[in-house]
Amino acid sequence: MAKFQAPKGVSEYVPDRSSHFDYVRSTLINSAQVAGYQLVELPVFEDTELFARGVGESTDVVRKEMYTFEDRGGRSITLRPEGTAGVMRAVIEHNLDRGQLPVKVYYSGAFFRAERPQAGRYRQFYQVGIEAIGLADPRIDVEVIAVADRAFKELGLKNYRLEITSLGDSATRESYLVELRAFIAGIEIDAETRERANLNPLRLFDDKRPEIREAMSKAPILMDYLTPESAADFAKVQELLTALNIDFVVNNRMVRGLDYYTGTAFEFAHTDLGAQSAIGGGGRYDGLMAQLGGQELSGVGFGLGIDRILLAREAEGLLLPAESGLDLYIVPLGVGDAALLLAEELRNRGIKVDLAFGDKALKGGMKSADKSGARYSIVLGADELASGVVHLKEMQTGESSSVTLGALANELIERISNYGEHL
RNA sequence: GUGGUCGUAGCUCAGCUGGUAGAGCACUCGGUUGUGGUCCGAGAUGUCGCGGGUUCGAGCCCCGUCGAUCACCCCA
Repeated sequence: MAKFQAPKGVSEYVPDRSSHFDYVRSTLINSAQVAGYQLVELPVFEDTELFARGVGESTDVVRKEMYTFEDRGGRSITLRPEGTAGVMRAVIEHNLDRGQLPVKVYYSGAFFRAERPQAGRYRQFYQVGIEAIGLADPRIDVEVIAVADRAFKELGLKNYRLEITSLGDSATRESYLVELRAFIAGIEIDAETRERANLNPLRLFDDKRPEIREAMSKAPILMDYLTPESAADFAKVQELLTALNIDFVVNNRMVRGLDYYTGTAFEFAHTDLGAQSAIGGGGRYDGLMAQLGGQELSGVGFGLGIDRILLAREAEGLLLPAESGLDLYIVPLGVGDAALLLAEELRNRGIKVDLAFGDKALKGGMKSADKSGARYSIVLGADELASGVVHLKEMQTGESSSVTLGALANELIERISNYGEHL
């Protein structure tokens, strides 16, 4: 029989890598939680129309990357390609925007895009994101950026940079796009590129081909068209980022892939990742709520790619061997039942315990204890059960001391807490 | 979706101009009475990604396919 394989392009994590994945995810989530963001756990599939309208019909995501299918009731369903649209839907549906503003939520989970896979770009991938809805204030833009930056710093990342820009309000963008389209009409580009430009002229700023870059170097810049209000907001963002010691560069030709962005937009790019360098991105989306049938509320948020952050940490040599965190390993000699009962008793007291199963010789059992990474080990055999005394051995030093079985739990708990204080 | 590279034991890889597979690490057991990490010895493990073809004979050549990877489009 042919072996089953995971579907093409999905990312999945098994030991020992899974522990690194878990660490990245929990660090990102923690950074959101300390800033007062609360969990939303949302479905991975939604009405197709939600993404078509929310993400934007002109985007590649909607045009060719969505996993769309018909469910048994004939509804068109799509696996979520990003998080913001679903959050907006939930906020509107559950009237979260009727209370105190801003609504601050975070989410974490799998997302789906039907692209040609490569390292750092998967068909099922993982993101942690936050959204702050209902406050049009550059300070909240900065808070959102700071949540991401704090997480990256906690994760030990150094080789990344924050790029920011302002996309202006929708009126500004409209008038600017007229200018840009006029400019593009006057340069020489191939038919396919022109078609892309017709869909979204901003895309040409992102093109990697030198001749296109050269042609676009003389293009009008959106930043020059900002209203005084937008310009002031953008200046405030920069001022506060500086005050927070968050390094950034202004990239006035940055393009975001989703249509809903307005005002502040940002991207975190890692320098050691090749073409898939963005480890996170986000910005302000002031028209989105209304566009999805909610009230006129502004919003700002980001999505951070767990898979790519993990690759970035790996590239920076930050993936140290995982520690098991085990406190005790039990090596049974012919008394498997008693060993399991003891292990469970200790586990119920909150001690992290593993044990050898099956008939192992003492030497093999001790090898297992060694490999388990546990701080202590005991051998449990007929002698110990008869005398009620075990030798508690500290694996690193090799020292052992006699402890009665009855006192073992308390002894371990005391040693563990002392150990913690000396760290 | 377009183009390039790659696919050999659990992992990292070797395999000369085609003659039916190897190393290191890891794993299991042992080095005589109940204590691991070093050392020594022994052992198990692969339909050489999958399917066709050429050939007396293919891991090595050809075609297809699946997957990974790199770049593009695009993006987390």
